[in-house]
Amino acid sequence: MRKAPQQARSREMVERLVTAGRRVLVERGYDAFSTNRVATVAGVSPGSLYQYFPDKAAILEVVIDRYWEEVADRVAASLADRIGEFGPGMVRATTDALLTALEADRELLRVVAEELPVQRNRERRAALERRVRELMTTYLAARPDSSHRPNPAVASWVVVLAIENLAMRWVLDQPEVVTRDQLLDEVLALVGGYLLA
Amino acid sequence: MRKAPQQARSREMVERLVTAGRRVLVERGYDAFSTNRVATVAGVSPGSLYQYFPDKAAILEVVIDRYWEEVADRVAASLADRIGEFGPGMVRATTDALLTALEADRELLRVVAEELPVQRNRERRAALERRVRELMTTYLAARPDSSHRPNPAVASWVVVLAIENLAMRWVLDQPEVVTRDQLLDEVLALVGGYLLA
DNA sequence: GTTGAATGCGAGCAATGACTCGCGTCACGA
DNA sequence: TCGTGACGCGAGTCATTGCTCGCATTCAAC
Repeated sequence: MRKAPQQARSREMVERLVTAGRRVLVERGYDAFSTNRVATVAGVSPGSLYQYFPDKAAILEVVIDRYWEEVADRVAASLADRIGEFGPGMVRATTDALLTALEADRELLRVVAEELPVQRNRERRAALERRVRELMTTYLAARPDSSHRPNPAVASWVVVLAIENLAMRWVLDQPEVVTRDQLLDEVLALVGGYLLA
Repeated sequence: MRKAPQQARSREMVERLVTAGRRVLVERGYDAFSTNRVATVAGVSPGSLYQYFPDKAAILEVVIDRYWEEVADRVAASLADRIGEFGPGMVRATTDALLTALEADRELLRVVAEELPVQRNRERRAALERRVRELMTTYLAARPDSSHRPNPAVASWVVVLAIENLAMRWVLDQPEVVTRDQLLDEVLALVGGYLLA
């Protein structure tokens, strides 16, 4: 941010800009995401945009950050609800929460995950992954039979990446062969069999 | 292709252009991939480029297609070597082949997988996935105990997507916690436990 | 050697888009 | 009421880039 909006009027404008950015991204795609267009859609002049955002990437970043924060919050909320209650139920609930979060705005997910250069998401997605991974690692390490083969750190890395991709592709591709419930069952079978190996 | 190069001279030029495209992509990134720059690096004029490629996307497509074809060929070769010999050994060998293929040009993989809009890869990657998935489905369906829970079609979908992401992220992120051999072991444990559940 | 097609060149067009700047307007404290 | 700084505007600048076109050069068949 180039400078912080002070009056209510300008704060509202920044809001309108971010919302417009999201809209442009969803409705017109990443290629059409130009500062001029975002400003126009927001009903604001290009010059005003640059009073609060240093460059084009800055608005995009805010839009993306907000999206992943939304997703992360939903997953975190589900995780927080079941603190202590680890085990299969938790895996299922977390995956379910992730699915729900991704389904909430499939259009934006499509743009963010498939049209945008992944690099732009890196940071945020990595943060989400790390969060879940660390939680899982500590749980695994605290298990009674923790000396077992799947090293906790490695196991969480594997499980988180596997589930992440399955959830994302399922939401984006909507494969006919597998229903939502089925997906949850399969995920459970996959990680269940693995962690107890 | 706008028209097919007939003389050796022009065929060579097309080659130089594609190679230059790959170089620009790797060394300067996707943002710098402009027709003029590709032509310059190839030591060719922009006009000549447009004699054989209808537009910018066309060269990019050739570069990307060649890359994924390379990967697919390596995986397919490994698969062909072990036809009939299904089971854990095959999973390990295939994953190994995929890893090797992805490691062969990590720089290009980074650009192709992280800088490029995923959409551009869709087709080719989907083709590779489908190929492996179908092979696996037929194997699973032919198993003696094929009436078991993991439905063949679903199971291959799950396994292929999980392995794909693990392999790709491992090559790109090179996580310290997990070595190459370890990765192979984990993948085996993951799908082994799942398929026999 | 001549000729016509294939090839290659590169200046330049047209469009786009990120970003600026000078000017007018508005809100708020004095 | 008035002055000052925050706010907002939008025409315009500058650089880039995808792509074309008219001309020069080379190749191969006769």
